Amino acid sequence: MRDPRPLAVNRYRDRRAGDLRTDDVGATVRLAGWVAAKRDHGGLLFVDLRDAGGVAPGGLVQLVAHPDSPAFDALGDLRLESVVSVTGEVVARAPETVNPRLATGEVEIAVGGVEVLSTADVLPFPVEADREVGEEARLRYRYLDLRRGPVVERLAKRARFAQVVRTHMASRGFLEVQTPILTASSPEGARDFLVPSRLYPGEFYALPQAPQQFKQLLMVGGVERYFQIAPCFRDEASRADRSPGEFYQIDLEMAFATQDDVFAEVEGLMEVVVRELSGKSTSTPFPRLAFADVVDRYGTDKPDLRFGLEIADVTGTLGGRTDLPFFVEAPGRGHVIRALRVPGGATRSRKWFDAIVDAAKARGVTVSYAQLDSLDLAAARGSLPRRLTTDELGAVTAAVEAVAGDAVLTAVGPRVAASTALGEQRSVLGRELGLADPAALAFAWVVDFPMYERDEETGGWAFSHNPFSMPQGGLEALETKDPGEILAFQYDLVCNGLELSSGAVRNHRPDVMEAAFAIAGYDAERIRTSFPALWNAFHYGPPPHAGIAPGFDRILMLLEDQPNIREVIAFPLNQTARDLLMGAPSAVEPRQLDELHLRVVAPPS
RNA sequence: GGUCCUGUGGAGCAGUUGGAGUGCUCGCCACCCUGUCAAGGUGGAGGUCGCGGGUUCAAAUCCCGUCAGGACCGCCA
Repeated sequence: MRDPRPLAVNRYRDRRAGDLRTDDVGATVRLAGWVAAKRDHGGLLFVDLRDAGGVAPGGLVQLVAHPDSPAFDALGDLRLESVVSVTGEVVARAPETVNPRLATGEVEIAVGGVEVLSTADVLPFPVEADREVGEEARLRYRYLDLRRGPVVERLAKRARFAQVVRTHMASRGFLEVQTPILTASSPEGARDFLVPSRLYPGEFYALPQAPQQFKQLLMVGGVERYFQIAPCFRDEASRADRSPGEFYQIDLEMAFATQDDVFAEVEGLMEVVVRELSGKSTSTPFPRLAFADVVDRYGTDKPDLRFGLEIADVTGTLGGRTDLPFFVEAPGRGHVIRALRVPGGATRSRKWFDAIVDAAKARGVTVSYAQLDSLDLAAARGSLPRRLTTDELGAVTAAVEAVAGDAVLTAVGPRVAASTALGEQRSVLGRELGLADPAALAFAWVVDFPMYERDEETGGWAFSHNPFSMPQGGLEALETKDPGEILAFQYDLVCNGLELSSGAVRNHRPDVMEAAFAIAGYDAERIRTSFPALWNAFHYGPPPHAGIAPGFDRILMLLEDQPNIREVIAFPLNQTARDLLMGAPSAVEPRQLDELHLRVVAPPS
């Protein structure tokens, strides 16, 4: 397959290295590229020439130089990754010297002339795709890492992804709007990146954490369907699936839309994306799971649904039925008893179970375990058989469908904590035992998030997620229900244990907003000063609207099976938010600080 | 803010119970080599075992601190 991209024919080259085939034999060609490998036989020199088509496999051609060629010494003296332009004749290789692993393997270039365009120092690491290199070196020399190929292939996928999104969203009538990068700081949510104003001493712009308010203002403005592959900036700590600093979301918002309308749009988009960009499969509609159920059954709000191994509730089975106060009192204290099967767990070590017990204890959950070497429950080992009768142990093993050779974990504690303790083990077991089908994409909607949760510090009610979400039941629910019972029209899209997206039906009514914020301890004046644009706009006929913002980088990570988000970003910051390549962040000239009316106060050492 | 893992010539690693800077693959330099394709052969250079302190007759190895990289908790409305 020849490279379809246009090629500028000029003094550097008239063909691409990877395009040459047997029907080019006899042609005189000029090629330009990097010295990817050199094999010097003394009386014969081979050079693999790689050009920009060569970051994808097959973009190499072998040059051969004989001692009588003026190129022999010039090429022989070059270090790997130097850049040359060569002229030569395309010649057919003898049958026994054909290289079937190379697309150009049936030909080679008998080099006549060479022009050295630039030279390379000794490389900090080998520029070869399948050689292990530490990530720190890769990021510090990202340009060399790019030459190795795989990252550029992922960037190509990223570009196609963006194109598929734009084409699809446009076809669905969404208007792509670019919202400001320099905007106002917002007191809620993540930490802002601030940009000092030179013209207004002491005042700051902020980089947007998301275009949340702008897209809602677009709805008020009559743009009924908006989308944008939007840069978002948050000054928060990173994770493997979360870039520090900046990332992109496929931000979208729809007027006169319900939760179901948003789901249908996103399912349609994801279907196209999966079909166009991955060899994986998925089916729509995605299952919808209530937040409370998901936490109970999987011990997390972003479950990997590619495998079962659900957490069972045995509160009714054990609570009050044994002599041990530990289990008797659990339901009375509002605690639950959960159980998880550990496939093959009979052979795990005491140490393995102890680590789980200790970790759970730290969050106020008591974990016990039973190892079932056989079907004889009386012979089961561990802390659980000591606390239960054989019948009770049988009820627990039946609830999780454990078989001989398995182990069972139970967790006693507050509802979310007990489930989470087992949910972490469920994830670990899924990974360790390879329970998840690597070719599957198990999308699901998690719905019915609680609107409020207790603030651990103040003891008051706080928004558990997005304060702009519409509470289910509207004003009446806010006025009559216990805040802890109120659900929001708030939803997450999850897939294979990753949270891909968060969205909501927005609260577009000032009266409902006022009531919703009042529960969290904010008065109308506070809303007006914190979100003046939205508050004002909502007094001039806002349409009901709903939206969502799937994470662009994170979806790409999923499609590309990458364990780390930096692998799908051209120039990522590292875990500690440093740019090892550019050296950012960095100190600036005193003159710049003066202009910005800033003075740096050194932190206490 | 916290927990854990890692740090050994340029790259990737190994280094046992504390016993000489020991080893492997690649790269680098020199030489040999006319059919290799991660060429091969011979020889050579290259190290403050991240850094500082401690324990010990003796530390890459054990302890404390610190720096750097990574995973996680908190955090991310």
